[in-house]
Order: sequence, then C-alpha cells, then structure tokens
Amino acid sequence: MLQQTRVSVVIPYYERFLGRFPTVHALAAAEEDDVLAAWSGLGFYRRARNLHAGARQMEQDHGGEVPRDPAELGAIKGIGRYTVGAILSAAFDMRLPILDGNVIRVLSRLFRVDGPPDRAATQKVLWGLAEDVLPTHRPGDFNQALMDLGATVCKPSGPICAACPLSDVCEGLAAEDAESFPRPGRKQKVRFVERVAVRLRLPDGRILLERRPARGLLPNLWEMPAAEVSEGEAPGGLARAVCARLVRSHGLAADLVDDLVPCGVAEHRFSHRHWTTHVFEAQALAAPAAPESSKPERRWVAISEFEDLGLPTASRKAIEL
DNA sequence: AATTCGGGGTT
DNA sequence: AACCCAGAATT
Repeated sequence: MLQQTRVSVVIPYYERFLGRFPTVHALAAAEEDDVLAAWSGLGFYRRARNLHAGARQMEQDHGGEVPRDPAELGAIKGIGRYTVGAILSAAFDMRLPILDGNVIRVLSRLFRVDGPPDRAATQKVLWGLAEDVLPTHRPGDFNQALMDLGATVCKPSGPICAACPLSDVCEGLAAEDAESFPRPGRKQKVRFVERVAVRLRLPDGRILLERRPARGLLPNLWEMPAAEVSEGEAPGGLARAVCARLVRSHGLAADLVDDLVPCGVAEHRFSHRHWTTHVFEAQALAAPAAPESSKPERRWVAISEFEDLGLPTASRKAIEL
C-alpha cells in the first residue's frame, strides 16, 4: 500500500484491509474481486492484484511465511528491491539498503548527486550510496531513520537544515544549494480524454455496471457502460451506440436507445490522464436473466452494494453525478 | 530506457 | 497548477 502512497492516506485502508484479510492464508484464499473491493479508492490497483498473487505465491512456495532470502523474497509478485530491503531490514535487521522518495532526497542533497533520479544511471549511484552509508549495527533502524529524516527534516521544499543531525557532513548545505537536489526528472504529460457513460436504471433503482478489461487503467474494476469519444464525435450519438451495444449483447429492450437523457458531465483527473465523462440516463423496464458466473462481466447493482464492489473513484463520481 | 499504472495532500 | 508520495512491472 505504501508504494507511492502517503502513510496518512494508507492507514485507514490498512486497518480495514487487515480486518478483512488478517493473514497470508486468508488473503491467499480470497477472491480477487473482494481484494479489489477492499482496495478500491486507493489507486494503483495492480498493487492489490500483486499482493493477492504474492500471498498465494508465499502460501504455495514458502509455506505461508516470508522467505528471508533476498532473491527469493524479490521473486514474489509486487516485491521489488525497495520492498525486499524494507521488509528484511526492518523485520530481521538484515543489512540491506532501501531507496524510496525520502531516501533519494536525503542522499541526493547529502552528496549533491547530479542527475535526475528517474534515470537508471542515477538510480545506480543512489543505490550504491544507500548501501555505502548503511552500518552493520542496527541497519533496520538506520533505514527507518533515513526515511524519517527525509519526511520530517529534509523535506521537498523548505528543509530544516538547522535541525538536521547531518548538517556537519551535508555537501548540499555546505554549497548552499541543497534544495536544488534531487534534480528534476521528466514530467509526464497529461492526456485529455472525453467519454460518455450510460446510467441505465431499473425501476427498483439498481444500475448496470460493467467490468473493465483486465489490463491497463483500472483493471477489472467496475464502471457504467462507457465509451471514448473520438475527435469531432457527438457525445449523444455515441451514447446511443453504447445503448445499442447493450441491447445487442445483453438482450435489453430496444426502445431504451431512444430515451436517453443527458444529466451532466463528470470530471476526473488521474496523474497522467484527464477524463471528461458525459453521463446519460436511461430506464430499463426489466433486467434480462443473467447466466450464473463466478466472474460476471455485468451486474445490476444497488447503491447499498457499492462498498462490496471494486468501485474506483472515477466511477463513483460519474455514478453519483 | 521510457512508460504506465490513482488519488490525494502540499506548496 | 505543479509537485510529491515508504515503487514495481511492462513495454
């Protein structure tokens, strides 16, 4: 959960998640949909799928226990070099370095590392430094201290160098340019995407949701039937096309295609994508009988069921519009 | 080596 | 708005 996500944001998710899946065994035995539901809202959903797959891997290959060999631990889905070092140094006080956003900042300033950290060459230098500075005595606590120093003293902007225990040896402070490290990397560009979504309601208030593809953005999560608007295309026409698709593949009454009511625009911004979703509403008289399936692609969902579903924030916004 | 993955808090 | 976050996997 903490991969690229702040501690303060993670804590409530962590508490709920461990209440639901208290052990590796429980997580390994769970359905992926339930894991995604517990994760929904947190983002970077591949982490959830990796964690689930990783639990099963640990169950099958390591008797449900955390392997202490760095190579074996690193072979588990979702566990990279940082997480290997974090787990083994914190839990078993093994001398393995860590390199997260905080440590990158501290080391970059301490040694005036010239080069953006998103480049492989710079990464190599930083990992080398992270290992060089790591003592043999209590390396786990040292790693923890390095991160906390970055989080509380050596902050991204306005570092409190006067209160820093490393001020005597900091090259950045000596050169009075500490805050110019780490060097800025490439900034990712934003793609603007216009979409339509259809809120199809039954008389009892349930709405139709579909599962997104297993790969790419928001994998396997739920949203209203939607489509991407092409350049110069009219949203209303595309919404009718989405309905036509539902009629074709879902056996719905064909007349709903003509009863679309535009009900507003939902905006959602991801870090690398901005979605503008035109929401249309239509009424369905009855839900077609659906075949039983352990992993359905469509569901009629009541509002009270939202929390049992992997509903990403973007979907939630459009539904609640 | 570069891109792709969310979402929210801070500046 | 831009930046950043207890990164990892994929392309």
